[in-house]
Amino acid sequence: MPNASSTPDAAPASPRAATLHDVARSAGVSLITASRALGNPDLVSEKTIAKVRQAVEATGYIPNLLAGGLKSRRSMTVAALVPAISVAQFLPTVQTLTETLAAAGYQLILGQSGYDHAREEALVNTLASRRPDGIVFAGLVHSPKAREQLRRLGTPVVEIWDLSERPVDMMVGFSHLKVGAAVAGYFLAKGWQQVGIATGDDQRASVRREGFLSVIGREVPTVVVPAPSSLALGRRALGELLQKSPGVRAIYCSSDQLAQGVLTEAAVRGLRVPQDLAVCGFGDADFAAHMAPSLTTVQVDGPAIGRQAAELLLARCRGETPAQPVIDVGFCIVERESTGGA
Amino acid sequence: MPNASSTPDAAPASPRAATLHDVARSAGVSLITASRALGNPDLVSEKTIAKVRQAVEATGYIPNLLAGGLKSRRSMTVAALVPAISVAQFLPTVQTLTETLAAAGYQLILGQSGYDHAREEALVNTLASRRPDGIVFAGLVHSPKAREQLRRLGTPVVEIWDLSERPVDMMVGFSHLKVGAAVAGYFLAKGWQQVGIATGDDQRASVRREGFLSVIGREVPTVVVPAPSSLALGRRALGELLQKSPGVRAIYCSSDQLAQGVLTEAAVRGLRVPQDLAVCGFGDADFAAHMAPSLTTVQVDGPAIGRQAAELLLARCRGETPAQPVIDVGFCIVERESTGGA
DNA sequence: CTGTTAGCGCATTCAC
DNA sequence: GTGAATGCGCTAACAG
Repeated sequence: MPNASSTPDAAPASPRAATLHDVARSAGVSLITASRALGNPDLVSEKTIAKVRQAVEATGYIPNLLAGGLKSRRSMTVAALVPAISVAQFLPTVQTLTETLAAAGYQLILGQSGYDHAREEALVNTLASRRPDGIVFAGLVHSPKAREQLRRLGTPVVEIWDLSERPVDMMVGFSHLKVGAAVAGYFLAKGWQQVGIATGDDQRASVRREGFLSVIGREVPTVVVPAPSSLALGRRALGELLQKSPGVRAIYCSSDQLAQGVLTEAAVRGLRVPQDLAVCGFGDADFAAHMAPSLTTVQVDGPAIGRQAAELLLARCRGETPAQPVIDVGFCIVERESTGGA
Repeated sequence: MPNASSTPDAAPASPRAATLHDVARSAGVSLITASRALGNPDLVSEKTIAKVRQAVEATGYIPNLLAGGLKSRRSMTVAALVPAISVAQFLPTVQTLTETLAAAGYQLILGQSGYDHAREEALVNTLASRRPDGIVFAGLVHSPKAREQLRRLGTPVVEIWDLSERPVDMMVGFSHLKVGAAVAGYFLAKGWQQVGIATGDDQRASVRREGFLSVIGREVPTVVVPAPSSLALGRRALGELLQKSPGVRAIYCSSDQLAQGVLTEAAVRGLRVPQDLAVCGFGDADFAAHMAPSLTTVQVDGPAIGRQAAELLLARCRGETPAQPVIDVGFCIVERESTGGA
């Protein structure tokens, strides 16, 4: 053991972090020249830049973006609000969002909104106090007061993973109503009349259910489970659905996690998929294509949503006005073994 | 359609956001009194507070934490670095971390480190430029230069999900070496000699493998798959493992996702679990307990890691010196059906 | 190409 | 209890 665990090796510890002032002095130039050498190199001679670079090394200078942002009014941050970080659904989107923004020098501030509309207002305030250059909202902003606040801020806002007639500002998503309708149409085309639904109790899942019902044309046996949905809840849901409707032939699940649970429970009960029971999920999670049987599901391009949301924001930050402030990324049904596909 | 999609309803749009100055004027008090009424109400009379509160409402004032932090040297942010947001492993930890910090008024800034040690340095710089009040690092900081930089910053740092003899500052984690050893011991106790490993190619998984080997006392057939691991990779891994070692009796997987794939592939091949093949995962993901057969796995208390990391940081921010800067949260093997458990 | 001057919005000294 | 001055670290205007 080369070192006691509580005593880190030599740590000179900064009495005070170096400022741009220190760099300028060390380089023998003025403060603003140092600033430009780092931020606007085009305006400074090669030689000066080299001197400043050296001074940065020597002093161990790390810029203070808080101070810079105060004057320039650009914090170089974007705030993102998701219902909960552990909702797997949004992960690829958040990942791509983070990467695309990072490539442009922007950092993500993460907030959890819960599924509680009442908290939206407080959250908007909390985030706004960081003066982000953009705000990404997973889902629609429902609270009228929050919507009003967001507009007053003048900060670019992108609502994602949904569409509506009244965006706060910009939008990248798809129609959940159409998703439900499409799945119902797909079931009917297969000739399955005895259909059922296993759904999480969140807003968007409910809209998908509505779309489903609108095509079926009547109520259908439904089991609602609390968010976040999971394999365990899917197993329970199938059990309850079979009680309500023993002859159910095809089930639409509001997430692939639920669908995975339904398939698991079906296997345990000796139901053959798709001969006895067909199942369709939502989200095309990474496991969907590789389960046995593989899972038919609604595929949404999560990374594309993240990338396009980032690009809309970045365009706005550059002062541009995007031609298309509302983008429908669409969706498609990927047919696999759980509904008799390849 | 009550409103064209590109024309949001009435938006007065702020010419400039209200500042504390505006609030003070509107309330008929001085700037500093307004500041205190909001931040240190104890120092101000009830009546004044009421006036200021009203002025805040009237002006729509939202504090600018960037400006406040510049002077007070507290940004009220914590930076968190994870290899990738989509690594399910860290999600419960990040979630709890976010919540615990939010409850104390701190916001999380999220960064992705990738699995690339070379990038650590650049990342530390990027983060440090936001002047966070604390930094959470998923995994150990390996690059010596990054370690040195972190120390110089003087910012509290917590390395999580691992333990070592030489923390940069504080630590909350467990021994991956011991995890591997424990699983190997468990397999041997069951009498399984023909063992194999399916592992992701990340640092911590490799250490667990080392621990496993140290107890087994010899090399064992191993399949390494690229991170991030998934069900699909688990299926492939079992195929390859069966080629290398047709008689393999028990497999240790570096994640539950991989294990799920191994179980799927085993079912497809008609292998009975646990009679023909036993499987142990790592992480106790939410699905592990509910699969059929249920998955034996190594359970780690992810939320506890997040909570304790947050508390260490918050204590430091209050100026306290935690008695225990290195916390071992331990782990345990949860025996389920995939190894013959209940 | 470089420098001087003035703040960004707030909180920390001090005074009263 | 309240207030006036001062500056956190940096950058946007203008000048030279």
